[in-house]
Amino acid sequence: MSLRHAVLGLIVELDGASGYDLMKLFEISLANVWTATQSQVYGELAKLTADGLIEVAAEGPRGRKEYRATDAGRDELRRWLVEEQPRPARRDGVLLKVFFLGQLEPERARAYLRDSAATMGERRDGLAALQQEVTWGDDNLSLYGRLTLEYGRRFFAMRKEWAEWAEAELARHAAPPEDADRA
Amino acid sequence: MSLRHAVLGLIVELDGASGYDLMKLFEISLANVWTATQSQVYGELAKLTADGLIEVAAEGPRGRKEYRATDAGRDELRRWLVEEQPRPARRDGVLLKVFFLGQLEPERARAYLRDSAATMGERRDGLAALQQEVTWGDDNLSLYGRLTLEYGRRFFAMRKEWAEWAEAELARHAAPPEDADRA
DNA sequence: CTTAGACCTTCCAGTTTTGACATGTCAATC
DNA sequence: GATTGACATGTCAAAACTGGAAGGTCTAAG
Repeated sequence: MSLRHAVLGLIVELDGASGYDLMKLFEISLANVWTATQSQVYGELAKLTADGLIEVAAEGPRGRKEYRATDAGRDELRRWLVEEQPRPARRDGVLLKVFFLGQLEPERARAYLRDSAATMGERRDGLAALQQEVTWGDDNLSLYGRLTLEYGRRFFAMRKEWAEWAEAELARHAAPPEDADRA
Repeated sequence: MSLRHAVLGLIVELDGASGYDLMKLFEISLANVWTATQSQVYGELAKLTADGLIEVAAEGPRGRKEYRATDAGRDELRRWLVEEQPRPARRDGVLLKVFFLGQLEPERARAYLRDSAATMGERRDGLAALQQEVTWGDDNLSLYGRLTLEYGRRFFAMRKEWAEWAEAELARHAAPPEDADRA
């Protein structure tokens, strides 16, 4: 149950936020780490409230509800951080395709990897640019947000390099018999 | 719907396999790419059969059913490879924790990253050892399986290095005022 | 002969995720 | 005064995923 802790964690760090606020955070700062839809966020807020981990601290203009973490909520976040060990999710649609690329003509397969390398390069550059632009504060969210952003940059860089390597590997196999016994 | 294409893809490549065979493949060769439980695999086989993408080609000893792809199935796999563009799944429990590590004492946070780095190092070494051990054939599954295995190795290596870097960053912030103006 | 272990499938109950649809308020602009 | 757009919440059905339980068959070793 990670969505629950993502929501809870944001509320604890922000010390008060509405579902709408959280949605924006999911879209922006948590985008590379955990995604969530509206229905998930609002649903989870209701559950967290029912379980006494958060509470409605104030109500604002448009039916806005500002949630704040209870002591039980802060304890639970801490417990999750310390005790629970996440199993790394091993699911990757891009890689799944690579696995079956042998079903295409070699030239198409290599084109796919070249495309992939280009896309990853762009993403890496995008994050690198972001790193330059953003002025970081001294708060926790800034510090740890910076760490995850750097992770994203490294991830895309790794991926780009791998795609280039893989493309070269395919090239080697596609036309190998050229210099096998050329003295 | 990627599970569907993972199952379909394996059946196409193997040119005939039972649910049991597929399960083993998911556990071994597809482990770093896509995971699936028994109920998912058998369920998907039923659906694929109903949709005419695969068919029971033979029945074996223990109620074993050997599935084979139909022409429609092969077309669908190809269509998926060429047309559909996967959206990279952005969900990572380990990173999610890092995002909230500011809730712990700095020393605990650093310990978490050190642990993480160690775990990633072990995994990387595990895959590296596997690369040495395995004797690769000349078939497609071998070639492309080799590519994804190398991806896994690079992924864990990147992750280890990042965790070490992040730990150092935290250390810098934990005790920064030591040599600011030490001539 | 018997028994352990690999082989093999089916079903299910509960949870999570997805992707809408529905509803309404407030602030600023035209 | 009307319209647009950001703000804000809520509900739902369908799909996907989890984690088993249950039941049965063949083979080889002891």
